[in-house]
Amino acid sequence: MSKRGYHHGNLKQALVDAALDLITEKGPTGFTLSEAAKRAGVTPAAVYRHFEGREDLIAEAARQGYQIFGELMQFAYDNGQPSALAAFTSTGRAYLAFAKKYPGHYIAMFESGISVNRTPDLALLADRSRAVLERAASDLCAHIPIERRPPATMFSAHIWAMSHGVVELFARNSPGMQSPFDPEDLLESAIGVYLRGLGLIEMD
Amino acid sequence: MSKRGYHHGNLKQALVDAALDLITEKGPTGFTLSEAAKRAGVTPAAVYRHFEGREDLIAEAARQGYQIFGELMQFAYDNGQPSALAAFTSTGRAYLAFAKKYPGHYIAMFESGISVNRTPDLALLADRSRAVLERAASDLCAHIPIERRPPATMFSAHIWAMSHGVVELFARNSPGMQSPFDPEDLLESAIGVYLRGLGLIEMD
DNA sequence: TGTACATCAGTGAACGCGCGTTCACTGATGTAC
DNA sequence: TGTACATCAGTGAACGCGCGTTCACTGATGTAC
Repeated sequence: MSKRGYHHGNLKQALVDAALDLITEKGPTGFTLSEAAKRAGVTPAAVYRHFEGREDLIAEAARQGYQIFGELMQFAYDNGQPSALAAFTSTGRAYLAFAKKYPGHYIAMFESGISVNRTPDLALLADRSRAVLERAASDLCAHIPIERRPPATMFSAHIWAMSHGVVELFARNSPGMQSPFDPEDLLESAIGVYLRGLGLIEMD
Repeated sequence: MSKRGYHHGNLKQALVDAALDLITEKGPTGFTLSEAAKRAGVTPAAVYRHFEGREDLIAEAARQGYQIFGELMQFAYDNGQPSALAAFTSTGRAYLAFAKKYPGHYIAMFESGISVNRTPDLALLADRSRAVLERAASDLCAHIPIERRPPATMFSAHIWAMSHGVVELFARNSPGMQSPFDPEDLLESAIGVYLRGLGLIEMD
């Protein structure tokens, strides 16, 4: 695959990977174009053959993140079908799993400050992944008597906020904020309580 | 108060305020010691009369944030007493209110990457504010039959995560992630559902 | 198969910039007598 | 009240650094004939 001569062979992806590693290690602040180039074994100037600049490189990392994220969410959703409940909880777990397995992507997506509307491509992918969770929420809503059924988008926003909060506060080694619970349990139990509150699972 | 001569009079606080403004405007990344000094009308070198350096200045901003935060939370808690439920929901609202009213402090506290264990002073204040929420949760727990009562720390962690998630995703003008709901409603309704799930308020 | 040439994907030197930090300094303030 | 002196809180020049970006270049690759 890698020719390893004067021509790199796959520099573009190598740069994205280096960027992801750097972001994972040092946060979005710590990432510099120059160091990403160095890690890929290349001069900083070479980056400009593949990206417009620093921002563009981060945006590509985020794009790939949304791609993977969307696929994982979709897979989890499909996997829980035909049970609306199983599909939903599976999707919730996928959220956390993604954040843990792809921290660089996660940070590029949610903490780097790049806007999801930077390119239509990015916006589309972001929307697609959000749609999966919304779909799962919507399916579940159908099981709630219509007179006290919440809007699916609100339901979905609640879960997204919950998941994001758990990731930020407890899944990353946040500034001294670790709790005695592990993130999976925390999210699982929170969602459990929430679903009970909607009358979607039994009060035991 | 401000003498406005060669001697500033209240430079230390002026620097903190400038830092907070900068952080609010440009995020923790955008903050530079030099620009904070400039805004305070002073040479960068003057900063070193009052702080050990850049990090130390951010830490002081965070410290003041935790101070205010703790007081607001405590006030909200007291205000809801003697009803455990009122105290709790009041505390939850105070969280969001703080994030909106003091965005610079909030960012310095939770997004700047400075550790809460940087100084004992900071750790104490952070712990104190966390204790308020935990106390509110604990009070409420007492109303739950013991056999299905969750640990108060977990309960509290759920609410903290929820609140933080709402702030990060929907209260700040996050990268294109705005929802059709406003943050207050979102948090209020989420907590409502959650409390129903715990059997703390009636299923209507 | 061999040669000429176009295109591609890198190099390396240079740039201007703002950063955090240091240093010797000096003007302003407070205090002792 | 006035003077001498210590201390405090700033200045301004300088530093070394790494950054993002540009540019003319060149080595490697692909293609036409």
